[in-house]
Amino acid sequence: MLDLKFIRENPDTVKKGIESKNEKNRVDEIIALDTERRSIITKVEDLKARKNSVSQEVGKLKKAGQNADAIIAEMKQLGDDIKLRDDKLAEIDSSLNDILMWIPNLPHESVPFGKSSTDNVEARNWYPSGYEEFNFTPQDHLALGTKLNILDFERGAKITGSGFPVYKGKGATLERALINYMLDLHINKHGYTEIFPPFMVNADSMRGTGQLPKMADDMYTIERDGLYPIPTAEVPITNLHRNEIFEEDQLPVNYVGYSACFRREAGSYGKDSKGFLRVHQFNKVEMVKFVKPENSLAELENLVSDATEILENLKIPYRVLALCTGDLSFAAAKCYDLETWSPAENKWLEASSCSTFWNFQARRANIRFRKKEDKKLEFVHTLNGSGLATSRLMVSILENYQTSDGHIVVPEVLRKYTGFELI
RNA sequence: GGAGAGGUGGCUGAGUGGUCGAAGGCACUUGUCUUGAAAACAAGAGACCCUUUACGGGGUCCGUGGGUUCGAAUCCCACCCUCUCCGCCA
Repeated sequence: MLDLKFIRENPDTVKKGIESKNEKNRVDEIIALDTERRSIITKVEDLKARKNSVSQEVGKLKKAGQNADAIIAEMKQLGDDIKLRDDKLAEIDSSLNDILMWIPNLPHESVPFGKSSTDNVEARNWYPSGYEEFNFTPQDHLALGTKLNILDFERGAKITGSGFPVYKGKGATLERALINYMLDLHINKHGYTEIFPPFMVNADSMRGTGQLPKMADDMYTIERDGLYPIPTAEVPITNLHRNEIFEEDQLPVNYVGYSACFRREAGSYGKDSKGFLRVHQFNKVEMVKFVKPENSLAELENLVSDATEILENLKIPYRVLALCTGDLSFAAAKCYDLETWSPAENKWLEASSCSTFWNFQARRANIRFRKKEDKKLEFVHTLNGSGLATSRLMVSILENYQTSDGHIVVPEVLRKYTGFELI
């Protein structure tokens, strides 16, 4: 959520920022409502001040045994007047809030301007030393997984629906190994605290991180209980501190957590939908940071480096993309995507997204910290990054580690978790 | 699912219609005292919003949302959450 005062004082900056994200700017509408709102507030608070002081007089008069009927009658009318104006105010507040909840975060000034994903900027890429292309035609992950009997998309579709993969045998073990390896690295080497969150959250949490209201169609819902299966562990973990206040020296707080992720992927059938490329349930290890504003950008770089270390240890080629304004998500101020190489698809696949949300989520979720120097409260900055999503990573592992006879060599760092070296 | 108890400021805890943003205690900040610290004493200290160049002024907030009243932390209604017991259960 953007600061209403900031919008009021910098309407042009806000308009420009919103439009660079290809979103409709409703700034003029906001300002009109805000102006009306403030004029009502001024008036109604005047009336309330009068009501408060006169009501106290009534108390005194009654105590003194005097008659207050005339004033009481007048106050009754004043009360009705206040109620009318308060109702109007509540109406305006609610429409104003509705609009504000739909206003995206502004891109940071360092974000490259662009219309769509084709305008993203490749910051760097990485290949393991001695990397060579296959001297045979590589099979894709779906063919490999099916033949080796480690993935079963068909039965997943039977028991649940399409896009709900089943991992089997060594495939299941490999998946588990990957998750454990990533968690252990972030916990033991990078100093994150592990969180194992609930996989369902309430609507307040979804609003706090910005999934609601805009992404409602992309989420599963459990209407009867008012709950939502999480699309990412970002939601429960960031909301852990909703409506809370940190002391300055507690920051930064770094969490890492595994969760299954549930996404409806509405309207995306047909494109990239083969195998793991687009699924409704997948596994992800997510890093979440709560930091002081001045450290936001540096911490974003840390997030990227913590995530890419996994890929380098797995020896998988990757590239880092700086997302352009037009490709930035609703809540993000700045974002890097990490893409891993798929030799069979012959393209890069998004395996991680590392973002700073500036104070956008912190405002929505009301997460603040008390500054040491002047004891004032200020919103924290929140960041998160996948470290990483296993589905896309699994594609890259299977395809990059395949042998000419259709087997999979287990990446070295995972072997102590799998207990086997070959699938 | 059934029965009961309860939700008050950073914590604890009083308050059952009027001057209560809310006693007392703990913790906190500042000052006095002290070589320093502790203790003691004194003072101060909440969040959000509106308004003001500023000093300041005003409003809202006692789980949430409604209602009654001139006036609600206090009365009424609905909901949410926590705890205890019973039932069921991975």
